[in-house]
Amino acid sequence: MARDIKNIKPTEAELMLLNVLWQMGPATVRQIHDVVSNTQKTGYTTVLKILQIMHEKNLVIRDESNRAHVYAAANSEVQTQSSLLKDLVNKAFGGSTSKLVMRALDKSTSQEEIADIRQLLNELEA
Amino acid sequence: MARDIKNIKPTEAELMLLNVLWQMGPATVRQIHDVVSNTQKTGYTTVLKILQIMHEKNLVIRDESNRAHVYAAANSEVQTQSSLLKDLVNKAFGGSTSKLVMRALDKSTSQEEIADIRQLLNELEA
DNA sequence: CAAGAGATACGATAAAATTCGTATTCACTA
DNA sequence: TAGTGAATACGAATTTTATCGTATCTCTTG
Repeated sequence: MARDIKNIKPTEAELMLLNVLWQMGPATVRQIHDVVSNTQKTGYTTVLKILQIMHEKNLVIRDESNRAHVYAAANSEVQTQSSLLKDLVNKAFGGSTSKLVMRALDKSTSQEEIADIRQLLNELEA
Repeated sequence: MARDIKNIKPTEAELMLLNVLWQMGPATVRQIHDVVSNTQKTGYTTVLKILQIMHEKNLVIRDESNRAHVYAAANSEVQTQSSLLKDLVNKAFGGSTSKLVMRALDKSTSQEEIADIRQLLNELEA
């Protein structure tokens, strides 16, 4: 099996770039780097290299028809979030999603958030 | 700052060993390896080495008073779960815990789990 | 069409994670 | 007390991540 086509867990650096892509939509290395360099001191070729590796892993797709390749996330933010959560549930919560949820909620949860979650629970029951 | 005393994120292999320690309580390398080797093909010295590294990182403490050192998790399972969740919330959910919770809940959530979570929400509000 | 700006490709480096073999140490027993 | 079994320590090899310098390629424009 080794490295299957999909469902590869992105690393931290990769996830950072995916966040940019989800926010901006398809973008060139230059555009991505411009955004990233606001908060990170990462070099241009570093961003390029990581995107190339992500392309090999099928974490991103790219359009090579123009001089500057245009990258886009291969999977949606929602898909990736679900996949990361599933992974964490299995590795740290014995496979129990409700344990994870209950651990995530604490005193800092606002009334508004509680209301939102209640709403979702109602919908799930229906 | 570099490597502070606490709050170091365990790697996958480390988390696996921590799970064993939380389940068994303090244990020797031999005991830990016996459990791990039920599901993994990991060698004895591999487990030993990882525990030694975890000791350097303060992820475990150890009692060296006997020939076979006795290892124990430095942080509780709950603390570690919270820390891992916080990390994931920041890296993949823009810091929003409620987004994470709502993503975690889906159609597969049982009535019982929903009830448990409702109960917790009620307590949080009080 | 030649030159320069700007893009990708390639390869090297370093740190972290994982794995394990071998050396060494220690305690018990025959 | 010498030897054996079991434990730790040490260090090497491999893979993955992350980072970047340099080489190369390719438009565009003067």
